Amino acid sequence: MPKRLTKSFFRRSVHEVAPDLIGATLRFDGVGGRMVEVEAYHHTDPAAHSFRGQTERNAVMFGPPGYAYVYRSYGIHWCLNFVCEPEGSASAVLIRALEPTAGLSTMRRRRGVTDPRLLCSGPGRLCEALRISHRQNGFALDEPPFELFARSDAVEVVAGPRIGITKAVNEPWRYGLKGSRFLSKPFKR
DNA sequence: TGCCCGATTAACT
DNA sequence: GTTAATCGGGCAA
Repeated sequence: MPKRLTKSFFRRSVHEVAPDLIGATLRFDGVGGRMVEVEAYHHTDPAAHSFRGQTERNAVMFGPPGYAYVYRSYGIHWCLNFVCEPEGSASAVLIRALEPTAGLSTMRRRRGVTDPRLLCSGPGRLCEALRISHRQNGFALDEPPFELFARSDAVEVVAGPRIGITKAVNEPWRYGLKGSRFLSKPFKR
């Protein structure tokens, strides 16, 4: 049985935590899969929500590591982040894609599609598949209904520029599982 | 108060 | 390839 991720896992910089999440498992209420794509947002990064300081929306980012920060994207979708160290600095990792492994039929019903590649390949898609919304903002990642498990096998992690941002566009802070068919977009080789 | 725009997605052409 | 959907945050006035 893989090791559970506890809050200590997140007491590191996003630039260490983000690549370590590739291949790890995320489940919410038993539904989820293997994380194959994430992005790091450091508090010194102009693209981070926390860059301009604390607001009502991003308050969780300014709290302790090991909690979920969920925000509304484009007024339509939800996006899930894991808050990291150092506490109070407001850095987090955006979870962008899963390889679905648990609760596939539930995901298909919620998403309205059957292709497994379309269930969790994108930050908004995976939140719909796992039914994560603003209600989960501030939830602890090491307590139910969240379940996180460390990867149990060696993986090859690739890095590249982040997606959908207009600031710090060239920083290679998007991480993915090499060769995965479940990425939201391929990595340039 | 008003305006612009975004860590997206699906449905177009 | 382009664009509508949809709404709160952030900032100018």
